[in-house]
Amino acid sequence: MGETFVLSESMEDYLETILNLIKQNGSARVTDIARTMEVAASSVNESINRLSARGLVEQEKYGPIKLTAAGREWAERIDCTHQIIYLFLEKILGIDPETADRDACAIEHDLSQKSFKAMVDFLLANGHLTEQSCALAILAKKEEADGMAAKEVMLNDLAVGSTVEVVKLTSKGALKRKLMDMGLNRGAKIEVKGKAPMGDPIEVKVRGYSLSLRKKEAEEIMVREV
Amino acid sequence: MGETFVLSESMEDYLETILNLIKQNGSARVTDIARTMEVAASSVNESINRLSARGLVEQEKYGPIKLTAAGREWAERIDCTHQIIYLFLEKILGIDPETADRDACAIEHDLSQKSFKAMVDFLLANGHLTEQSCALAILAKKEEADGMAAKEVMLNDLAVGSTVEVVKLTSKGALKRKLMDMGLNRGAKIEVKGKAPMGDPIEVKVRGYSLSLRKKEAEEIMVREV
DNA sequence: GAATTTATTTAGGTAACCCTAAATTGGATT
DNA sequence: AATCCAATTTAGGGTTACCTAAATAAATTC
Repeated sequence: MGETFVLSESMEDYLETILNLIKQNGSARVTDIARTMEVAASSVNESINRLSARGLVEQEKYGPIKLTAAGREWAERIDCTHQIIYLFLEKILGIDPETADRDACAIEHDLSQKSFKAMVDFLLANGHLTEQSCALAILAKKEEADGMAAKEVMLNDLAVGSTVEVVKLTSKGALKRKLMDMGLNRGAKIEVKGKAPMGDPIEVKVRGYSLSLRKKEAEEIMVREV
Repeated sequence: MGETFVLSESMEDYLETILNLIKQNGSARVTDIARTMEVAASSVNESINRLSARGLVEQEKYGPIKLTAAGREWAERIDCTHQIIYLFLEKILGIDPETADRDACAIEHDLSQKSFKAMVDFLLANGHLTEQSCALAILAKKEEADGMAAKEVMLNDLAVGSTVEVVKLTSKGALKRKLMDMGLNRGAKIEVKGKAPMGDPIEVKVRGYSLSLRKKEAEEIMVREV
């Protein structure tokens, strides 16, 4: 296996961002990463090259960034640590969500395995984590459940009045960019307000805004009942 | 005056080491610092020059390093944070002393004031800190009092017309640098000139210059009324 | 007090991260 | 097919923070 022993905070942040983008949008492009992390695209490019040299990430020229198995594992570990710290701060110390998230972000790279486990135990003992297994397993289970719970359908297949949640955007390129810009990211709640006779266009409400989607666009949006 | 702004982790570590050496040996020399931090003497020299340029440290050529008032205050704040985290990890989470110290070292630079205070309260409530015996608690209280005097809020929460003072930048990396470059250092006076409908962007005046801040940026700036 | 050892500084590198500006490239539009 | 635009890469810089090696100053020892 890639005997990559240590990564800088920055590299870990990149991995984490990439993982989250893939989970949210199905892919992670240079520009997405740059926007999320608020750095220049050229900086992302450089960092991706470093991660790639370490075998944590793969990218064909001009293509999207993919995590290798090792990279994904690493990213998931960081993400899990993040979540546990977040929960600990919020549930045990009563810190507000925003601050808890910021602190989790800052600390996740440095916390020892021992302290991490102690936090998991503490959360378990106080009923804030309901499984007995380790936090990683809980998270894995949770994601599995998420995927199983409700069947995914295309937005244009819904009846008027449905309220759903975005699971994934299947489109690529400009269209996806456009949809993302409209706020149609993973987790966004959508209410179907109206449909024209042939199902084109579809009127929806997202985050308080009314949008009119072409059928072509709606087909690219995978959703599930909430 | 407190024309000291934000310091890198490394700089904070130097300050902390210097304070501890002075407490232990009565003085801090380049070599002592180099040994304690396990870096080359020339690296220490360089870092001392940077700290000196910031007015946190003083040194006559070939002489020992001394903390200025501002430097000592900063070092003591970090040290206090370190101790509280250490105690929290040891007493509450049951982490062994060595690991607790390592974690405290790593985390002390990043933990928010809120989480810090919550840890103090937690320790107090469980009898691991007594206000009279422990100087740490006093310091903690002092900071609490500071925080009470004028509540810290995010810049984007202010009404048009407010005049405030920067307390802290919560962002990291590029964004923080950008904000610093705009002159938004600790102590800088800011007047809120205008806000767009959704609070984005926000027009402010800093040191005579007009700036337009994105909401995202304004959220990273903690301020208090003056 | 001269020689030797130790401390400090200077000089010259390197690597990680970040930037802006200027090429490329690829997908969309026409 | 030619054009345009957005995304990506390359080129060229800058800062922080570390290093080794060599020069210089201070302290110690003989």
